[in-house]
Amino acid sequence: MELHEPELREVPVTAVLAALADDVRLQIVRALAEGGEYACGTFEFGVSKATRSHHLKVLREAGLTRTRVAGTSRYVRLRRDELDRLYPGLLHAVLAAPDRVA
Amino acid sequence: MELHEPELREVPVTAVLAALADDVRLQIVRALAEGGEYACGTFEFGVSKATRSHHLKVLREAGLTRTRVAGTSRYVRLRRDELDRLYPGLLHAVLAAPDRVA
DNA sequence: GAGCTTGTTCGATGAAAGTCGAACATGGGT
DNA sequence: ACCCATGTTCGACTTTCATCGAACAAGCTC
Repeated sequence: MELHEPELREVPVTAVLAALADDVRLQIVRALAEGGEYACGTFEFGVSKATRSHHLKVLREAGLTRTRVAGTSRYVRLRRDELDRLYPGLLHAVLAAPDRVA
Repeated sequence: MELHEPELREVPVTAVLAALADDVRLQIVRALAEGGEYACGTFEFGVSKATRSHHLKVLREAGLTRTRVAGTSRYVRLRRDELDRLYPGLLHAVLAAPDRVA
């Protein structure tokens, strides 16, 4: 299984922003920001596992997360250091943003 | 002419991010970040004026810009102070991000 | 007022994105 | 070996979005 995890420098800013511009993915990122690694199944945000898998792929290919394979599970974590280095302030600003339900 | 300019607090973060997650709009924001006010017609980024008008509307309704009407022209400016207050670091991070063409 | 300029709005169109169920792949566990 | 659990991939469907030309609105200038 090839896990495509791009260099952050090769990802257009707009792709990073687009990855964050979705409710489900933002919830995932918020959860990831809390701690270390989470199994994919951890994220139950009212979507099917197909959809969840899709969102995790988007995050991964936008350079936001890294995935470690262990058995049948995959463990996901935020690439926070790299993100902070390349986009200082961005992650903090997004995470600190108030939760708006609409 | 009613110009819909929402309170920044009422705009979901995802809407702000989505507004920034487009090449044309990001170019507009970068241009606006340079100086003060610009007439809409200033922005020639290879799109028709209908499309330009659309993007400016998206930015305005995401709370990113303010528009002043003067005759047949409209002058647009970034709501930088408000943005920095509500999302400290976000604008800087986005503007400082390297221009990636591919 | 006629004409020009500036900008918005109205369809229409084509592409991208979110969502799902079902099928598939893979690796335990018993 | 068989089953189960975890995820991914594959269509298919729907919604959203970027884009355009054309029509419209409003104001300036002569």
